Amino acid sequence: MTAADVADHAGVSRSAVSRAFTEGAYLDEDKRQRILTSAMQLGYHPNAMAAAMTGARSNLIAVFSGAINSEYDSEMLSHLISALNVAEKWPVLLSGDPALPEDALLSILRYPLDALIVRGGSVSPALLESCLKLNIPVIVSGHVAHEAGPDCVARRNDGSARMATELLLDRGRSKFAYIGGPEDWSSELERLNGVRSCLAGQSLELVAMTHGDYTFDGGRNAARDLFGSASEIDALICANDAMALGALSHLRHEAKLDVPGAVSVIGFDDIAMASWPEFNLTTVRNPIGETVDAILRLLEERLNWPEKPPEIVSIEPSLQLRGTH
Amino acid sequence: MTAADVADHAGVSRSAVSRAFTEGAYLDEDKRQRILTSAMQLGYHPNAMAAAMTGARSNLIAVFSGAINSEYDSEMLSHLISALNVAEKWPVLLSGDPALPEDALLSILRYPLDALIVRGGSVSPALLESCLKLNIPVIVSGHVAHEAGPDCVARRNDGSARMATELLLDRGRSKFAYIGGPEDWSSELERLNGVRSCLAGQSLELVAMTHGDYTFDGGRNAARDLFGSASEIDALICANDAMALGALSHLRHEAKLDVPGAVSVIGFDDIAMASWPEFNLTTVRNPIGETVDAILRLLEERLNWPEKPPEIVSIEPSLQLRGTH
DNA sequence: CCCCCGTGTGAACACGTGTTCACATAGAGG
DNA sequence: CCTCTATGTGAACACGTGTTCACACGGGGG
Repeated sequence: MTAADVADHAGVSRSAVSRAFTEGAYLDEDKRQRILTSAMQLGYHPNAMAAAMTGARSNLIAVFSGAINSEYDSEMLSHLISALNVAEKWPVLLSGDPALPEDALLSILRYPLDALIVRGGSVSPALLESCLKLNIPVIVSGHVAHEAGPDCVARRNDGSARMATELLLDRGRSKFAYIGGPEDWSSELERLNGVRSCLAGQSLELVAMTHGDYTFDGGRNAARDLFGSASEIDALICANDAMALGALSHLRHEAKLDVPGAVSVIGFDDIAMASWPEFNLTTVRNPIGETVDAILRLLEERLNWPEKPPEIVSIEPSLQLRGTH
Repeated sequence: MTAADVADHAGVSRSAVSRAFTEGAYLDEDKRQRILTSAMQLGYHPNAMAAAMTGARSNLIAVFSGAINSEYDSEMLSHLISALNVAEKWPVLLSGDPALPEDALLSILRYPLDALIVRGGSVSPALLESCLKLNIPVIVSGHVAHEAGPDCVARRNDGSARMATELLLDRGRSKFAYIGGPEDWSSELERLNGVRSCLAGQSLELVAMTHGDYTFDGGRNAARDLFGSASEIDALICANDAMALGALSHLRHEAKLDVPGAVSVIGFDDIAMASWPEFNLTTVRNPIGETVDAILRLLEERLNWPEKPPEIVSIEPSLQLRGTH
């Protein structure tokens, strides 16, 4: 079903059909109505890809979501998809599944993408370089890429960490332990530095730390390790809520420790489950709505003004006080 | 960066460049290598959309995911995306956000889609009809469309329900209550019928029932209603795990009822949280891996054999016995 | 020598669109 | 009447591919 078919059906030229779907084009109003009616009857939709070939935007946005195993990521992703759809942009999803060969992902560049949205710090350098070469705008979320180039949206990781640490210091805690994420992520480093510098202000140091994988089970296992060896801990900071919930589960059900009586626990993100009464987790909120709004604003601005200097948006965290601190 | 640029750079014709990327085309091996080297240097990728215009597959698959608010849906979605990516298919996501105007979604039909995967029973009839008109294959997951047409993958809802009911009957329960999902979904009807027919076999009836929205909070509120009025209930069946967890939370923390001592609770799906020690929920497993595998098999078969008669794949549920029955 | 076939190659085409270009029509102003 | 402008209109083009078509070359069999 092409514009030519509609033209035949409505008894006009193919150009007229194209103009009927183009806002602001010279076309007799009666004729336009007749064409739109014919198009409706025939179920005709202009082919977006044929249009994109002549230079129009494709409205396809690649979204590289990293591993979606974490609850926060999937909440975020779902909001991002909705927001893109509302703006009539169409997200093409690339999973961060490590089983995927690198060059499979590169083949997404065969499509006329308007932009690439990268979630998390795990951007493949090859993919990023290829995008740069092809002049595809890149927007990074959850990580500040210090190399010149992409627009970024990220919470203040060091500020968040300082907030959490200060809360527990004020509460009178002094034996701090930390469960981090994968070591090589830049966000991880920032958060750890935030905790350490804040403790250093009180002449304190971490008494124990380890790394998890951002999952519930990972947090529980990490807590087992930490509290098995160094049981004097009275404050536990976890790099995300899922691990904090896992740690909480270990402390209450396996180690039989009183939280928050004997140990304070705090996480990051404020996922839905943190507010469930079973957990009631104190956490540092990482607002999804603001983040998604910022991504869409940056996207729109970048598309309309390609030469705009790169912008870095900082998302302000806030404490969500509940029952574990 | 086009095939013509690569042709100039490598000193060959544009046809040769196209052939270099086409498996099984007549081309001198030396020449092919020279072309591929040039392409690599210039960062050239064949334009998938220009190819699709001449009749090749686009490898774009629209995925209509319904509301992604439920944990099961997001686990499922993440697996589906990975599987599609591994097969070098690119999912274009459409959110089921009710704020989205219907015709916005219709405009996805402007793209050359290979197929449409619909999750859940909430297919817009207009969208479905348009796909049919455009000859785009549709695969429905989690719901059997009884109108002739799409391939379907669905668990046996009635069988699942019977399994759950029988388990609690064997346990000696007789005062059954049920928390369902939105009333107008076909899967909901099947499950409810399964419960009722199984109870009828023992000359029993539901003593209470209500509807939730498939969320934790919805389940908790529903349980408040049910147990506020009819406290003789000793068996609670919830249409999905999220609601079962919410109900469990109410029973243990608010109503102070002993589960499973005084009341048995069972859910459907077996989401990750069901196995967390805080809940340890007995549930009917709805295997995600098998479902995704079936979707991909149906997709591949449908693409290679468009005239194949529609197929309906039933996913066999299984009991996951834990600590709430 | 002639014919045939397998291999290689470039020119040309089709795909479906949005836009530009040249041209037509008509009404207004001198 | 002539000129100029505003409004419509269809033909033609460009976009970047994969494939078909016609043709060229060379070697083996009769």
